[in-house]
Amino acid sequence: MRSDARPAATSATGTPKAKRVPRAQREQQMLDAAVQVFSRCGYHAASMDEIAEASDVSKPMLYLYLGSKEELFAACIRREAARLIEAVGQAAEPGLETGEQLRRGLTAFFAFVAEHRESWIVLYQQARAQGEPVVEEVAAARRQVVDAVTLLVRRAALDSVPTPRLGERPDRGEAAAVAQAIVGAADALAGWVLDTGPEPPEETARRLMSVIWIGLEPRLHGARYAADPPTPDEPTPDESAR
Amino acid sequence: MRSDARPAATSATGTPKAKRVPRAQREQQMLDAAVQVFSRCGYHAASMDEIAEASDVSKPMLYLYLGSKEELFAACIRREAARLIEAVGQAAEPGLETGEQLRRGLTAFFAFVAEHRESWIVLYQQARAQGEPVVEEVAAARRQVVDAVTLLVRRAALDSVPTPRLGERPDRGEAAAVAQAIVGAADALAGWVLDTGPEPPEETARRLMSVIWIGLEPRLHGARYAADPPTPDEPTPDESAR
Amino acid sequence: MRSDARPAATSATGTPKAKRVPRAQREQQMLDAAVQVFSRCGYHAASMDEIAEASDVSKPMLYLYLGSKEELFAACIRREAARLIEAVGQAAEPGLETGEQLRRGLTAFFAFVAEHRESWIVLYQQARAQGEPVVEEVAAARRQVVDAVTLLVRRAALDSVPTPRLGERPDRGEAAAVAQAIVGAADALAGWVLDTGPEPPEETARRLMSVIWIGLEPRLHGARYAADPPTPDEPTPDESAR
Amino acid sequence: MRSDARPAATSATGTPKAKRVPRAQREQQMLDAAVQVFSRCGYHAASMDEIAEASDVSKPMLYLYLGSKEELFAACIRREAARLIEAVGQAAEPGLETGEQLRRGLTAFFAFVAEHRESWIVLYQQARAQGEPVVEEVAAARRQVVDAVTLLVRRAALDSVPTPRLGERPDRGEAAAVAQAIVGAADALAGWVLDTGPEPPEETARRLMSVIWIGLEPRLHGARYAADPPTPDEPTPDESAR
DNA sequence: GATGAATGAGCGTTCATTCAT
DNA sequence: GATGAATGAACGCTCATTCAT
Repeated sequence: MRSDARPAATSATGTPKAKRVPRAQREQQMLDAAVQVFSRCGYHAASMDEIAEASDVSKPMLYLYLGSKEELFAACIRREAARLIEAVGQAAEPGLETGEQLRRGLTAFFAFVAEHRESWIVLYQQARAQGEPVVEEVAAARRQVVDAVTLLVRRAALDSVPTPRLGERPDRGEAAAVAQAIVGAADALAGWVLDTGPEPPEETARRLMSVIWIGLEPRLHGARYAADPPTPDEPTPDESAR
Repeated sequence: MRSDARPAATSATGTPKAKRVPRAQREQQMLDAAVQVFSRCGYHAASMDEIAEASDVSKPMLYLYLGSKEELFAACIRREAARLIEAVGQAAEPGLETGEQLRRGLTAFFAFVAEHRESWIVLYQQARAQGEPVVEEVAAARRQVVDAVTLLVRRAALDSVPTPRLGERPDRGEAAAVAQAIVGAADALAGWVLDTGPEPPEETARRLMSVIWIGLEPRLHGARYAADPPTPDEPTPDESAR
Repeated sequence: MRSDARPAATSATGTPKAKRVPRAQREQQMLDAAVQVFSRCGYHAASMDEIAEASDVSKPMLYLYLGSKEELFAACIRREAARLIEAVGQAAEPGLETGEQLRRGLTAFFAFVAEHRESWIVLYQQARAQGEPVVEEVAAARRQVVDAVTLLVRRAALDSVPTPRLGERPDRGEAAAVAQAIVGAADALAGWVLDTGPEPPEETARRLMSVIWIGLEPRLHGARYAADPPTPDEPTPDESAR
Repeated sequence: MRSDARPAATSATGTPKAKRVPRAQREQQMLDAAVQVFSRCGYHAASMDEIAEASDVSKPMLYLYLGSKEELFAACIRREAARLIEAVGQAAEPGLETGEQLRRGLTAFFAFVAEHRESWIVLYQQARAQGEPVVEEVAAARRQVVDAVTLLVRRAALDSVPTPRLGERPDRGEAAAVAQAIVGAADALAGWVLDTGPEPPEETARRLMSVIWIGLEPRLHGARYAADPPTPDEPTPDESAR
């Protein structure tokens, strides 16, 4: 149960009990362990004892370096959120065509989730059920992503998506709604893949793009979903499908 | 609400305290309070003391009727999930056209979330951060919804969406992915509306339909999102996969 | 070690494990034990576990009834200070002649200390080394005593002790100084008796009165201690001795 | 203070940090810091970390030189008690007249307290709330002072204060009681001056002498405080003893 | 049926103390 | 000689849970 087969990638010392490790490294060690435990048990059910043991350090070290359980959790959230955003941002090069940018971002996202299962679980499932200080941290990270997607959507739409009406909150426009839907769908698919077994991230990204992008483009040319066919003065969506 | 006809043998006390309430009603009272408290504090941070006080019953009653904190939480989840599914199922009458069925289901969903804010928060945010027994409960409810949507998608697609290949897990087909995306998008929009202020559920449903349904129908006639073929000067996605 | 021979004076139930005791009684039980432990170990060294065990209740009860370690300590201080002041105040009937009033007060004080050894130790030794909230409590009690003595001194002095000069702080007058000295001397004698073995409180009071009162009366007729005999215009104390 | 003559073999580092300080000096440094911290926080609340930091040495040094927290505290007590006794003893030159000797000792005492506020607080307030080993140290110092005062008192009394009866403990005689009262009164006045603002030590000493010495001298000629004889209409104290 | 009284168990946190360098 | 790194052991406090009335 203790310090299982982590292959000691960085410092290949053969010593079974790594002692006297410099601070920065120990901190990462602790964060690694904390993410593992938090993702498995959630914030409250995780005990500092367990995290300390998983980190292979004593509890006082944990407190000396990370301050408190809440700060430790926040540090996990911050690190993992930064990693996720970094990975996605890296992939979505600004020079690309809009759709391609989104597709690559999504691919990077699904790849990240597959590779960092625990990070994702902590961010998406555990961090949202906490008290204010932490939940705001993760909400901010999510907002950052949603805002980026909103920009993409708006850019893709050129001028065809109506500019927010005067006085309307900027986060309430149609583009924002679409971005929220996209991000939410991505979240759900990420969880779905985690549950049902792996598939190439490109495949998952394609699946999502097939739903949203094909649907997005017609809208950009004015298509709207109309509840009831009886309204004849609105063009049927079918017409604008390409 | 039901007047208890038992002769007031012991109720001759002048205390205005409502006593001798039938069990079923008491249970609902407790569940109501529990949902309130759980949604506000989360599972762990909520204390049985607080719930008992909010229920206006003593703690031993709570335990007598609901068994334990975990069972109480599960009961909350079960009741709220049932209510949600009931509401959505009610709205999506089987006789309707597929798209309309989905639209009405979504509308009912957004209406439910607006009206039962706490139920939704417990189901969507709190219940997912728990240990196995409870999380499975809510996962089952979600699966039920996703399956229904999957059926809709598949029906809408007629034959154009490829039937799951033989031996393929039924939850891995394209229709299932689309359903997951839809449900995830709906979740996200529900949270978005909760955060940014109310709007008519029909409007939110329309927003989502505009994204997914307009996109879905072309696919039903064979459209697929292809990353590169249209842009031959673009590198294959494989290269950028990480 | 547990629940030793406390003779169950109040409720002579023969049950060896007194259960289901009404709250008020339990609270006194806890305070009794806490005073014992605090007097033996001091505030910090005393552990709530130890106090709980000495009270013959579990720790949660301690917290439920008394709130926190600090509040518990404060409650001890308050109760014991009140008892002490009550005892002394009772003895020093206002109608008596001034000197007699003081003598009776001192007698009651020494009797109290002899009878409530622990209370006294907590008040005098332990409570003064704490952080602000508690130290102020005990300081206030002491001030109350000193003020009473100051009044006595001033009354005894009639007008012969100079009224505080204009603008002088009321607690800086000569009478206040004398009162402080008296109380300090009483404290010291109380400790001395505790250390060296009991003697009748009347005897200890007489000892102190012999020092201060005989000295006080000449002063009341103008005697002052002069450092150097060379000042011939001030009467030698000897003259005013009666 | 003693310059260490060892050749500066390793001290060739250009660091401005004061290194290679001789042991004796370092020790004083630590004691200084410790007294500061102990007087501010009390024994338990003071942490070795804080003391080490205030001493500008590392914690292992602290332990190497002073052994343990308790030993460190005891060392503080010892040093400060020695300083106090030295100061008082210096002032009370044996050649002087008895009263003058006492007056000068008291003056020195009040001067010391004013000048070494922290030392006094540690000795008088903090050290008394500890467990056995330390409390004995400070009790011994106090005993030394009391004994000196007892001698003074006895000397002043010539033969008029009855010599301890045969077999009586030497610390139980009337002279001892008087000495205790004097020291206790001095303690109280010291605290009083600390609380209410400074005044010349001579003034405080005069105040105390006015109370005790004027009263003492009549006693030396046989005066005793008698509770009732002078007032025949007053009940005997015995009756009111509780 | 209903509840005030009571607790076992465990968690977050800190501190005096000591290696290994 | 001097120190950053590390820990065993408690302590204050709380909570889900259950008697005894």
